Parts: sequence; structure tokens; C-alpha cells
Amino acid sequence: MSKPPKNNKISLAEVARAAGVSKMTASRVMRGEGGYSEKTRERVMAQVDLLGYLPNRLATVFAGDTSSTFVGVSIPDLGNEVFAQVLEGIDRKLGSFGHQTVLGLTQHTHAEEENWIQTVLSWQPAGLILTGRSHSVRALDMLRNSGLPVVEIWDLNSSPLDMSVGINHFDSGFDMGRFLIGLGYRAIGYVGTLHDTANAATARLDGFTKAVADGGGIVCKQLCLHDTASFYPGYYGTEQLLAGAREVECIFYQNDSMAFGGLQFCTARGMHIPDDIGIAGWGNLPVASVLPKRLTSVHVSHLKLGQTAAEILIAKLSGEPVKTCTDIGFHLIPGATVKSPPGGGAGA
Amino acid sequence: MSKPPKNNKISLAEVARAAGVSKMTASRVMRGEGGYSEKTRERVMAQVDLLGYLPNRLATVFAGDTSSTFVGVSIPDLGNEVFAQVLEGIDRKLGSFGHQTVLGLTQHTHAEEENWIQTVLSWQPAGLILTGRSHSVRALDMLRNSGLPVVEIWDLNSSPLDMSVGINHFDSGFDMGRFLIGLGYRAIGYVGTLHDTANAATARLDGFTKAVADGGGIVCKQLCLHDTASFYPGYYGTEQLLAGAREVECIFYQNDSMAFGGLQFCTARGMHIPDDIGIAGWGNLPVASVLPKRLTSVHVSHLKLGQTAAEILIAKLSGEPVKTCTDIGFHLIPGATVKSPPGGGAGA
DNA sequence: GAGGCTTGAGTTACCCGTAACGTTGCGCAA
DNA sequence: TTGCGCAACGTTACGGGTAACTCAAGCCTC
Repeated sequence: MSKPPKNNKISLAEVARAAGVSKMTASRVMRGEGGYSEKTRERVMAQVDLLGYLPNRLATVFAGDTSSTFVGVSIPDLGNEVFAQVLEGIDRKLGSFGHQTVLGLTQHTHAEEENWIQTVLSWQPAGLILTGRSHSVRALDMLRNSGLPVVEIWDLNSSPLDMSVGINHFDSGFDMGRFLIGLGYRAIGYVGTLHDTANAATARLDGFTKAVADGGGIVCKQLCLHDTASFYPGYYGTEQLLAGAREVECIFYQNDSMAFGGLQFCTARGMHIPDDIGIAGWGNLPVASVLPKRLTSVHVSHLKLGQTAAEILIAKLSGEPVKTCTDIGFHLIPGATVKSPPGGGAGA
Repeated sequence: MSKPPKNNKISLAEVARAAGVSKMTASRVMRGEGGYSEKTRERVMAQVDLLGYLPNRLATVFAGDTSSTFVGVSIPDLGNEVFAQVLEGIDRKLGSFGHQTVLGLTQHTHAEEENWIQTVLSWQPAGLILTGRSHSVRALDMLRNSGLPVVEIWDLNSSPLDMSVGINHFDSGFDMGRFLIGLGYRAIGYVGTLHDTANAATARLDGFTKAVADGGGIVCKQLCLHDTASFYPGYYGTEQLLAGAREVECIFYQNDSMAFGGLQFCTARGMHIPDDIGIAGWGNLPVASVLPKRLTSVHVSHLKLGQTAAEILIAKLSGEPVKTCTDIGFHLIPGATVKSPPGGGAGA
């Protein structure tokens, strides 16, 4: 009864005692930074193996008054394949540099993000990677107060809190708009969702709208209040759009998943793609290749985006100078779900 | 020069001093477990807001000699949509119970997993969730030594290390085999990949092979050495399979992504589905709905799998009794990419 | 008004490593 | 022999928070 069983963890002191050396000597051996004889090293390591000692990193961070090797990574949701790839890129790169990812799924809400930021900061992370550029006031306060490096990813279109990696969504929307106008489309639809933090999609839509307007066309928008920008919202969003605006010749979707839904709806209604209606997505999902026709889309290397974000954070942590904004770039995939360029495909 | 600037973090002691109380009183207020007056509480909280104090959870864990609220979660890769969903289920559930996910992508290798386990354990997590049932000897040693609760997910087909959540992959393969035999197929192909830890897929294949053999059919296997079980391996695997065994009437794939690849290959070769050849996948990806015909597949609720794993871990941590093995179940999606049952579709 | 109980708040020890510094003992040169 | 330098190792003092204990003041009771 004298003491609660504690945990059965082996401490450095126990290893040291078993090896007949002081804690400090054992510590030096564990860190391998010299200051001990070969004989001592062997004695200590023998006990480490014997007792199954695992260092307690909490204590290390605590003692050194340094930050941990944690990196907090916030992602809206993993249902979106795109973010899953970003996360994969981040974690792989962080891992290869001895960092650990502490994950946070924010569900696109400020409240979740703020909550998570507070928790993560209390674990003394080395830095943070956040998706999106929009954060609550309190979140911004905490981030600034922490003095930690922060990389905002995905949406480049802003003056970042600290560092930023992503693409210019406005431009990508603009390019798609100009492309469709160039093909001769004028009455163009857009189907997307409404999210608190879906600023990137909003920026794309803005760019798109501008390009179409510049080209003398008009954009007919259909924004559904739905939790995720996925297949079914695309399907039903298309239904609603076409119910209200039959003359639409082509539809641009917030992402490929929604475009799939729209494609499914149009096909089910007996429409032919691209003869009766054009379809364009965004994101260029690998799975798009399953379609009989290549989906018109915008390609972004999500894996690279994640890797770059991690690299920049690591560089910053090493004290290297880093760029504030890093543009990953994108390129438009013409595809076959919109009509061919005027002047004929065969003409040289 | 006397002292390195340290970090500018506000400690509890500073809050206490500013509020004119002792560290201990401030601690009690922070934890809200009573033992102080309302006036004191207000004084302390006022300083917390003023100074922007954030508790240091490392110190809490350290002091209490308890475990942290971290849960280590290992996932093979996020390129596979299925695992992304599992992770989403886990993190959401853990988060709602005040736990944090420390992610590890193992790339299907023991070496990566072992490495990651060692690191994660050094952070004193509350428990672990690991994908798969196969681990290196040293990993098993460390896990047992830690005494922490461990949930192995995905593959139920084993005596777990501690707890296990998943489905019986053998059975799911068997059911698919019996189903295809029932449709009259006899010469059946299988296309999959070879991974160190892809035991689940192997179990499915075993079950499948048994059912087909029981029904008097034969399975013609094509296992490609490839990093991920995705679209292109499915495409080229199909090409190789059909090059070697033209008489194959139907192909079962390791997962839907590979089935998509196969579908694409067959369609490109002018074959008609299911008249010329049958196609069956596994996993029932949401995106499958984009196909003009419903893909024959096996449905597993990945999100639920993740949630359940997290729930079981949390229950265990609360000291509640938990089941050692939890079967999530699956069901076969007949789909339209295989031929209709003998006796005609219209028959009752 | 003395004694006992409750409440509020301070003290001390400790968790597990590490930094900084102190000590020991040996080899070698003067 | 003495002195010095250096390698090898021990001691002490943290770091931020918490548990357990102590102490003081206020209130009530008879």
C-alpha cells in the first residue's frame, strides 16, 4: 500500500544502477556523444537490452526545455482523396526527418480547428502545418503567441501567417474558364458546395467566373449546402442546376468526385458527353482514368504539395532561410469530356 | 550571455505569481477540482487570459507518471482510399474522447513499423492501433513490454496480440468464390499484388481459391510485384493474366481500384462486360458508382471499422471489459459486371 | 470563549532526463 | 616527485506540474 504500482517502465536510473554507473553516464551512453569508456558502454547497453529500456522522450523534452519532434498537421477530412494524398506526402517526409505527425481532422470548421490547435500546442510541438488560410481569431492568437513555425497549405492566395505552400486557386479557375470559353462554350454551369473554410474552391469559382465573363459568357452557379464535396452532391447538384437552367452547355465542378456524380446524372438522363453537354472537374484524381473518356480537369501534385510543406517546415526548424510563399503549380488536362477545339481536331 | 533566451512560454508559476497565489492553487484552479474560493479562481483565470497561458501537457504527464492522451495509429498507406477512411473513423472517434492521433505510415513494411513503434512508445502513449496482424519480433517485444493496450485492425483472422477489430478476409474471399461459381463461372482469374504484410489479401485469395475448388472450378492467379494495389497494376495484371490464360471467364481483383484497371483494359480491348468477361472487385469504393454498371464487389464499412477500433481502445482504457475480437462484417454486392444468375433475372 | 471542523492556501517531494559543473585518477613532462 | 592536462565519471540543480501533507483562519457549537 505504500506506493501505487506506478507504471512498470524502466527508467534510466534503473539501468544505471543495474550497470553500476551513474544516471549521467548512462545518459551519455544512450546519446552516444562520448565521455565514457568502451567497457562502460558495453555494461550499460547490456542492461538496456536486458531490461528492455526505452527512453522517455517526454522527459527529454522536458529536461532540455526544447520543443518536441511533434508536428501538428490539420486536414479538413480524409474522405477527399486529395487531402489523403497531401497527408501522405507530409507524413512520409516528416517521418524521414525524425518527426511525428499529430493529426487533426477539422471537418472544415473553425471550432474544431481551434480546439485542436489548443490541444496540440499543449504538447509542445516543433511546428504546425494547417490546411487553409482561414482561422478563428483565438486560433491566430494562440499561434502567434506560441512563436512556432506554421505552414499553411493548399491555398496560396493570401499573405500567410508564417509560411505558405499551395497553388493559386483563382488562377486555376481562371485558366479553366478561359479554356472552356476558347472551346466556344458560353452558357456555363458550376456545381460546388458551401463550406466555412472552402475558400480555395471559392477562389477557383471567382477566377472561373472572371474568365468566363471576360470571354462574353455567363456562369450559372449551383452551390449545395452539403457536408462533403463528393459524388452525390455532384449528382443532385447537377439535377438542380439543369432543372433551373436547361441551356447550360458545359459544367465545371468543384472537384473530380462531384464531376463524376454529374457525369453519372447526365449519362443516366441519356445525354451524351461531350456532344450534349461538357463536363470538367478539378483535382485530376487517379481513379478518373477508369472513365471511358479522359475527364477534363486540373492537375495538382498533392503528394508533392505535402512533401514540400514538410520540407519547408523542417528547413525553418533548422534555421535555414525559407521562402514565405511556395507555388506548387498546376496544369490543365484538356480531356475528352468537353468538345474539341474549334478548327477541328485533325487540322494542324 | 548568462542564459539562453529559453522559450517565451508562460508557466503556471508565472500565472500564480501574477495572481498572487501559490503554484499549487493555480494548478487546482486550472484543473477545476475545487479547493479554492471563487475570488481566487477569478484572479487566476484573469491572469491566464492576460498572459495567454497554455498548460504544458508534457509536464502534466511527466508529473503524474500517467500515460498521455496520445494514441499511435499505424496505417500502411493513404493512397489506398480504404485506409484513409479507416483513419478518418479512428481519428474522429479518438478526438471526440480527448485523444490525439500520432500517425505512422508503414508502407507495408516491418522495418518502418518497428521503427515507428519504438518512437511512438517513447512518447508514452495511452495505446496503439496497428493495421495488420504481422509484426517484427522486436516490435512484438516492445509492445508486450510496454504493457499498453493494442488494437490490431483490418484482419481478424488470428489470435490477436491484445484486441482485434476487422473482418474475416478468408470468408469474404470464399463468399465471392461461391457466388461466382453459382453464376456458372469455372475458369476464374485473380489479379492482385504481393506485399510483405498484405496478409488480408492473401487470406481472401485463399478463401476464394477454396470456394472455387469446392465448386469444381479453377483459379488462375496473377500476382504482380508492385508497390500499391491500384489502377495500373490492375490494368497490366489483367493484360498478363489474359495473355497466359485466354479461357478465363471472370476475374476477381484484390480491390476495386485494381478492378477498375482491369475493366479499363478489357474495355479498351473491345471486350464487353459482362458478356465477354466478368469483373469483380473488393472494397466497394464510393467512386465505383461512376461506372455505368454497378461493380460486383464486397462491401466493408471502413469508417465504422476505424470508429469501432477507437471505441474499443477507449473502453479498454476506461477499464471496461472488452471483446478480444470484433467482427465488423461485410456483404457481397452482386453488381452488374458479372453475368446474371442462371434461371434468368426475371425468375422469382 | 474554548475546542473542533471546514475551507483556503502554502510547502515539500517527486516524476526522468539533461546541462553545468565538480571530482577522481591516470599518463606524461619537467 | 611534483605539476598539469585530460578522459571518465559523479553530483547537483533544474524544468512544469501534481499528490500529499501542513498550516492558518473562519465558522459553528455548547
